[in-house]
Amino acid sequence: MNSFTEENYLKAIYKFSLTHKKGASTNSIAKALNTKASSVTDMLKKLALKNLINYKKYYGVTLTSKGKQIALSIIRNHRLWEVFLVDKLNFNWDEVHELAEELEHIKSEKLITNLDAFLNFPTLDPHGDPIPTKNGKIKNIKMIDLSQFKINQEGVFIHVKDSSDKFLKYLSKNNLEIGVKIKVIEMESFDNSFKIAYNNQQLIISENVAKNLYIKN
Amino acid sequence: MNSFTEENYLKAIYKFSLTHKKGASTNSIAKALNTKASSVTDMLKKLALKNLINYKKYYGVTLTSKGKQIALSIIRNHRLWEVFLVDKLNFNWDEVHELAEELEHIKSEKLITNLDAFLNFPTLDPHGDPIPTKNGKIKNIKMIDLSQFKINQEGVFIHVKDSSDKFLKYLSKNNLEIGVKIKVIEMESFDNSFKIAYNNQQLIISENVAKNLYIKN
DNA sequence: CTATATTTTTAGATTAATCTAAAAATATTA
DNA sequence: TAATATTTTTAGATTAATCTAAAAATATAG
Ligand SMILES: [Mn+2]
Ligand SMILES: [Mn+2]
Ligand SMILES: [Mn+2]
Ligand SMILES: [Mn+2]
Repeated sequence: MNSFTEENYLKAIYKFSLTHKKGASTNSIAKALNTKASSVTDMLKKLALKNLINYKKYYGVTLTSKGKQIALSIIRNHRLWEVFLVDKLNFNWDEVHELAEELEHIKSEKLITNLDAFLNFPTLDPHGDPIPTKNGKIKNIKMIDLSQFKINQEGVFIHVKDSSDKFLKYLSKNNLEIGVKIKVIEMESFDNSFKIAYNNQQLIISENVAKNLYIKN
Repeated sequence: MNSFTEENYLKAIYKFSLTHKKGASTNSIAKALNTKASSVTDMLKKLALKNLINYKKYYGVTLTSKGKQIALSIIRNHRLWEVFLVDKLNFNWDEVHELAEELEHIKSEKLITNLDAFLNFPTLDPHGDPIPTKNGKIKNIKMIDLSQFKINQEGVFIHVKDSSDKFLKYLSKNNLEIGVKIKVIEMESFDNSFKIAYNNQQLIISENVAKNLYIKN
């Protein structure tokens, strides 16, 4: 069995692989896990020994298929628990991440299988992220971030990239929820800000915000 | 914050106090937690330093009120999770203990408050054990074990003492569930075994089994 | 009340995960 | 490509939880 710590390293390496071609660097992992590079090196040696990562000193690491499978199952747990907390226990979407970080490590096949059924086999978590299947299949949803939109273009908001509670609270405050139809009505080339319309309201958002809102493609 | 390990020690000391007048001995704790006496001594020093136990070298330990409060809150978590697993996720009562041992340590006030509400404020867990309130109040249910019954005496089975999965499976197999009305119809003074009747069946049980079945008083 | 048995504590190691500081390797840039 | 900057690894400590073996304290029995 792998420790919570090992599982968190695998998850971090997996997440890195989603946005980068090359393997994750020691420093990138250290940053993601809020630890020091030297600690990461130690752990990489250990994970390599367990055949969970491909590690060559001084070069980045990638997951082996065994490592990837573990990472995906932890992510599955995480997202199912987030659905549980929001749908059943009335949590807000900005309150669930830290708790799910703990719950995800509880290992019980039956627990997850039955939780999945209890939740009616959800495919997306509260932040629009796809939930991997039991066999580690994960749907690749086609989407682009709002900053790439042209004027008058519109689409459905389906995913939020930054899921820090600060950002999520900002979105909630402005009624920007998953499923809302958004239309770009103005663009400011000066600072790349956008004016958007949705429901019955309008809002000016910074480029940074736009880059974190993903729209169905 | 206290580690999982510390919390388990506090729980063990609390449980010991339920059946014994004197403080828990180093050895009794070691046995309960499946560890060595020397490890227990180390931990007792640490808990004493944190003012969670009353510890005097070579004599037993008792919980301080702070320690007791923590123990009760962990037990509350444990029992609420057991109710969740049985009532919502269709687990059997003999499958939940180990999982609850892990879930009980997840610290979130809101999680437990909302889980409690979601479960409709249960007062008993699947094994008939009372669930402490948020403020650490725990109902003392009046009950006696079946071995003290006389012939023809009857009562409702409300609590099982030994909650090992082996014993629980034995009870399930014989349809002995919490809430069943049991009547003693024969006693064998030779080995203190009992013949009992309940629902539409009869069963001969050993003294050991009788001592683990508690009946409402 | 002394000798023996039992229990508890201490001493000294070990393992996992972490850190700081220094050394080594790789990457950049002029 | 050589100097410099950056990244990564190593060396050596630290902290929590555990262990074995030995010493010390307490309990028990004749
Ligand atoms: Mn999350
Ligand atoms: Mn999420
Ligand atoms: Mn239990
Ligand atoms: Mn129980």
